[in-house]
Amino acid sequence: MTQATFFVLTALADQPRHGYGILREVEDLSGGEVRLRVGTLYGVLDRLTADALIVLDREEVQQGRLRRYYRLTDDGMRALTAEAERMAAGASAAQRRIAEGRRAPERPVTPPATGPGLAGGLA
Amino acid sequence: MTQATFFVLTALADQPRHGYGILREVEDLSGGEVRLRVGTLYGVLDRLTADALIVLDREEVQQGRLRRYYRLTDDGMRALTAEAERMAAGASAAQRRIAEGRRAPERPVTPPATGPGLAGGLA
DNA sequence: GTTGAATATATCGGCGGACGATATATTCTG
DNA sequence: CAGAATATATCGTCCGCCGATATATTCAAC
Repeated sequence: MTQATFFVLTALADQPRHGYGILREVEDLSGGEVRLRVGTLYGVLDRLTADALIVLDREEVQQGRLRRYYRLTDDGMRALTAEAERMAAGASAAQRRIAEGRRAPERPVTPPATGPGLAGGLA
Repeated sequence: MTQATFFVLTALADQPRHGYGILREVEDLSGGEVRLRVGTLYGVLDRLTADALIVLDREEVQQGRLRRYYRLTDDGMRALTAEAERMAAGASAAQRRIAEGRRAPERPVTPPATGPGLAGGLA
């Protein structure tokens, strides 16, 4: 799942929203870091609809402007949940490894075999 | 940053590895879920090298087979750290919103205006 | 009263990145 | 001797993101 797709699903996770509302919501919940372009948005919306992860909830005409509201399906909610878990797992895996890498020169507790050959290196 | 790029950086976070080793390491640390194709790998490696997030650490000939080891640069470490933070933030934002959406019908503590219209629910 | 920003939709072409296929070479196992 | 595993590399295709562009309405400014 791409970043754009993930953020669109996230924006729809709590309530149905219309396209432009998703744009602002994504910008908001990412702390202003992620700004979806309209071209990206409607592509994502079409693909998610085709995959049945979202559906058209309703259409409203607010002050002469059409608002097309989309809503997560059960599949969409499941997909988002799974993706969030995968991301969390990936993030902590990375953070763990970063910590391990930094610790390397300390030679903590368990030497692999018995130290002597290591001097030669790549040999 | 793409998924493939993120996992390559993560695989290199604790120690230098060669291409094929990265392939197995990524599969390993993702619990078998992510399998990089060689076409993807070398593309990523070239791009990361061009961006100076990794460098060629050394070349070894092990049993007649060339091994080309790559290593994270300081920039690469910073980029990975930042990306991991962004992913963790994104994941918890999604999980928070999922919880909010699910909690909606419970009407917890603070009603927005005064509750009467809510009975309609999702209608 | 017209101009410009915000709101709201939609399409299209370019470009970059992931992937599948393919190729080469060595070592190990059967 | 054949096939799997190890290890490198390239190429074409397809898909997704982005920038540009278009249309239409409302509201604030001048």
